Amino acid sequence: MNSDSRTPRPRRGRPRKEGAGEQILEAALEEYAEHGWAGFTMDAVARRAGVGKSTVYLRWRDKDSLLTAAVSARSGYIEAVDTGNFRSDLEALAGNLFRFFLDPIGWASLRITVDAAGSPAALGRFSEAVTGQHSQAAATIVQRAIERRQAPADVPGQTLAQCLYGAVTMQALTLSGDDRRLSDDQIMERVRPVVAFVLAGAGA
Amino acid sequence: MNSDSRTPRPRRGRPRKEGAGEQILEAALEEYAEHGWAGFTMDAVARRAGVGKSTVYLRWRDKDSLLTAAVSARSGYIEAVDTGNFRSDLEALAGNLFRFFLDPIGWASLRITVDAAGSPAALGRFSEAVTGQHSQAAATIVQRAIERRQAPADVPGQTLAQCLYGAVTMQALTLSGDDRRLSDDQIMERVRPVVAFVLAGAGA
Amino acid sequence: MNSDSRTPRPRRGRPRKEGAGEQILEAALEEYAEHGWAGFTMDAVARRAGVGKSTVYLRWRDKDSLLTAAVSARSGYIEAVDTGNFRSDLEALAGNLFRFFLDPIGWASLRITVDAAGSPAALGRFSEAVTGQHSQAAATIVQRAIERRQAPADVPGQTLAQCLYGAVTMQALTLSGDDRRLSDDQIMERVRPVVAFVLAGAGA
Amino acid sequence: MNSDSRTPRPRRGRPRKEGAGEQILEAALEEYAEHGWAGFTMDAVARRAGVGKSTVYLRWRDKDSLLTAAVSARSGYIEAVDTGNFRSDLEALAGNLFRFFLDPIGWASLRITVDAAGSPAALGRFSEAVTGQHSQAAATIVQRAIERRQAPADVPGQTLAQCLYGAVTMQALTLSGDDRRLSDDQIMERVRPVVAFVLAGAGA
DNA sequence: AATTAATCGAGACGGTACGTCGGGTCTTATG
DNA sequence: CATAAGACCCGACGTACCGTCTCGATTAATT
Repeated sequence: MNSDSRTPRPRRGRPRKEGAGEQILEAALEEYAEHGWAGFTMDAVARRAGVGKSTVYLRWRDKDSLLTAAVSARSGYIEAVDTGNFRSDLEALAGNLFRFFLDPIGWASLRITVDAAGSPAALGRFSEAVTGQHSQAAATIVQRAIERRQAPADVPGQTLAQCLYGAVTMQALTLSGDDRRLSDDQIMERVRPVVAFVLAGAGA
Repeated sequence: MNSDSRTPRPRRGRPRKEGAGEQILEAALEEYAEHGWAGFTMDAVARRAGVGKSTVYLRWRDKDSLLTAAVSARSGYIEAVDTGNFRSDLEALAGNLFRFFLDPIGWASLRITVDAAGSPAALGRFSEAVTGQHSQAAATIVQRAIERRQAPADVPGQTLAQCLYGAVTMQALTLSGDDRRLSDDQIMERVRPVVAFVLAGAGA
Repeated sequence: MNSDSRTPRPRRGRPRKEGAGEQILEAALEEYAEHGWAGFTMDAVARRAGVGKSTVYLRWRDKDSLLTAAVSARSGYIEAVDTGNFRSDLEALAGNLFRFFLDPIGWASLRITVDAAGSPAALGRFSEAVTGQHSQAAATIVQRAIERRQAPADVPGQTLAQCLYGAVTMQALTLSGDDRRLSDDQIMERVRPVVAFVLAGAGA
Repeated sequence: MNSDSRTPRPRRGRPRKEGAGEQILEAALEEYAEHGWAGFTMDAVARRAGVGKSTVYLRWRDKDSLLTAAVSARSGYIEAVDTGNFRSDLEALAGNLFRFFLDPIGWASLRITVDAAGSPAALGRFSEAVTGQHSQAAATIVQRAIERRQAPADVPGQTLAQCLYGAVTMQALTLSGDDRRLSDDQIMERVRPVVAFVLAGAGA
């Protein structure tokens, strides 16, 4: 999908408009955030991006592809913080994920991931791309904890990550509408017991 | 949601066709399973159910309502088994949930739940209805474990449920296409470490 | 093409909106007159007729069909006048035809007829329908003249009609833009020598 | 209309590709003949001519101009034959015209002329260019007939031409599809009565 | 028995978005 | 410079679906 992959572009013909792809993705996200899935139209995206429809369709096969690309471009900011302490690291990670899910675009990322998993390989490896990226962050944190002797060497990192991510997801799932506006404190309040539970499970 | 709930119906006029509602729900699920969300159309549902469109719209407000109703009618078979052992109970529960998610209709249930949480109260309390039902099952199991002294009295039941459900969901999320065909053994193989981790977290 | 042909309509389903066809044809002619061929769009026709696009496409296969139908519905008012005199009859007929051709819609009729003749039977028998109708008028006039002894019995009516119609067409062909605004007097001025020539040819 | 007309071109830069204009015109006619007006696209013309779109647009303002130019380049072979006899001259002229109209490209010439007359001066003086050229041929023939005393001096040459051309056009108009394949004999059979009628009208 | 009213299948309705395609312009790299 | 390639913006095309509506035909409960 739009795999530019550093072509130095010695191509013939008029070159593709620089930055058009980004503008379109940006416009797509804004449209999605404003009108949701049902009110998300290609015409509106093109208009908002100041671009012809053909320019959009030249880059993405259809509506699904565009939305998927737009969302996955924003799914990346879950990183492995390093506070020097296992518990703090996990709390920060879980807090970031929670915040991400409360943002319409972050939540859309989950929605699309779920769609992708159910579809017949249509949306390809989107799920893996996103979840893989996330589990990487968790693995890094666990690794550091082992090195610091804050966790036993045989801690089941993957299961730990699944529980942590899953519990946060479940919590986000029960919030709808205005309930999704939470302060950072409220978020941490909800995150802490989960981290505590998971640490106990890890034997730390 | 079609809450007629045993109206004895002494109404005038032609009575509603017996069983039409069920046929429509059935058709809706089949259509959804075959064509997915994007290819799910009311016309096709009506045609497959051998029913006029008006008959459908007389029972459900719109497409979302129908799909939601269809899915939620199938979401109910996660029950609290009772094997006499905490671990076995949890494994059975998690296994059932996993199986449910690998079925297209069960997975659709999750998808709709995610949609509902993101929409502005549109799909109403669907999320809560479904997740509430599930958490009830978990709570029952935990309660029994406490009574049997297989778990400490202060075990954080809700967090435990979130981790267990979340971890299963995350696992289902990483499977797409043909990977979703798992035998019961394969399912249990994936479920066991999660239950073990969760039991450790619960101090049991 | 829209051949209603007095079906008393025992059909199933919602009946077609009465008069929608006429409204659409009307709108099509107005659009065509205002914007010409290039600016003639189906969307605009539907909007002007106060009708959904589907309603238009349910009645006519595509743009060409609609325009053809619209124009042919207006091609019919060339009738055989009866002044009691051969020359006057022909002058009236030719004058009417000339006026018809100076009107944008009348001219469109010719344009479409020409298209139809060149196309691979696509527009069907449109040419014949229109020209047949016209030649009928001429034949009637000639017949009456023979009965009145104003023309010899063996006058070649068809050739006469071809010459008369053809000459008028040729004259209309050389007029473009504002030159096409002619008064009735100017029209008759141009028509008279043709009729005189044709009468001479007929030996009258 | 591409009026370069013998520029010796001592210009700077890369010279225009020799013969590109002709190739484009050729391609345009072929495309028109194959797909008709509706299926006539600039992209296809450029592709068939093995030329970039800019090369086409460098020479012709737009689609109409190109098609007009292409057709008018082929409209020129109606000439005033000289058989020494008025009737034969007219029959030859009318026969040539008939043949011209039965050819797809010749017919296109008429179609464009009709379009041009109806449009707001868009296609300019195309009509006049073509019809003028033709009426010149007729005038020449009439002039010679007068000199040979085969026609009276006051014969209305223009009206005669209009009738002759018009009648041929009308006949061509009633033929569509396969009916347009006529042998030379069939053509002359249809032409002769018209010439006879016109000669009578001319008092010859 | 006649009336009333809710429901049924069918399918046309006004809208709106889809994804495609063509026109005419523009921007590059290559003669 | 002209050219070929081809991306650009624009907007119409014809299709499909939504949710509504209007039919004629059923089918009870109520008169």
